Amino acid sequence: MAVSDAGVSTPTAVSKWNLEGEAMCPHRLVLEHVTSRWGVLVLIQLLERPYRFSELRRAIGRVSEKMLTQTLQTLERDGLVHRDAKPVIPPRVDYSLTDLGREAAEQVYALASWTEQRMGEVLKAREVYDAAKAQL
Amino acid sequence: MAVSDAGVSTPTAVSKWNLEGEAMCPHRLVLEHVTSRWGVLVLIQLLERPYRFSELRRAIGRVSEKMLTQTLQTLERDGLVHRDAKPVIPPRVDYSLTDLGREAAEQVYALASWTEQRMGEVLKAREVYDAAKAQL
DNA sequence: CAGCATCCCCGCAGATACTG
DNA sequence: CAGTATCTGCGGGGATGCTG
Repeated sequence: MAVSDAGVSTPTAVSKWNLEGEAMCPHRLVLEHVTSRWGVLVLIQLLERPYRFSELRRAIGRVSEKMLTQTLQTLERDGLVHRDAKPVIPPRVDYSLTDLGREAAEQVYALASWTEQRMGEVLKAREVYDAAKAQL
Repeated sequence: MAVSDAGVSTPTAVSKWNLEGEAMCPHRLVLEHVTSRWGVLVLIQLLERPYRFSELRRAIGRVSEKMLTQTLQTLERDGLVHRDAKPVIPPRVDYSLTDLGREAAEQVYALASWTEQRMGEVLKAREVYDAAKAQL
């Protein structure tokens, strides 16, 4: 199986991930938003259905509202998450994935599923690694 | 397109990403190793071919040797990267992907390619977002 | 060449308090 | 309820110097 199976022609198709000097290239930043600690969880959760703010907070678990807000704003700005604030009292804000966001979320979800499926092999590898280190 | 296309049955198939309280669940950690700043770059680079240490360092660009060493050790311990140290002088160490690592790398590469392909839409979304904010 | 050890900084994340 | 604003710490990560 070659790289081409991953979606694009060759490895070099991901051009200049490694910008010398200067600032990091923009793609890297988007990737980091998407794969960030809370970004991953938000995207996966929203894949199921739209969520309200504090509903999302409870669903994800241990996330401060500051970080959730920050994550949602970043993803919204990147056009991955849609924010729907209804002008009612008390306030009600629904978050959902955009089409773009759904594409990202599905990829992230695939990766997350992979880690879960292969966890056994990872744990085995760690035992081997740690055992080898220990007997030195 | 539904979630099932992503590889597993339902979104809830990714069980307990959000462990309440206690420590983070192990899958999360593996995912963070793989999607970490330098982990992403290392995996993508090794997808092309095996690399020597400082060759990899040059290829990736702006990475300190500390972080490269740390990243490689983490990925090696997780069984994603194979380290081949030849007992010669001067030392020569080759790094390559294991079968497990190649699976991960292809997923990461797909995600990286996606961000690059969709960068235009992300930039457009940002303009809209920033413009809307500015005129408040 | 391929690391390891140490020092040090500043930036992200958590905690807290307040608002529309 | 859904945020904003402000303070603070602590640890990730860079820089430097040293070894086999």
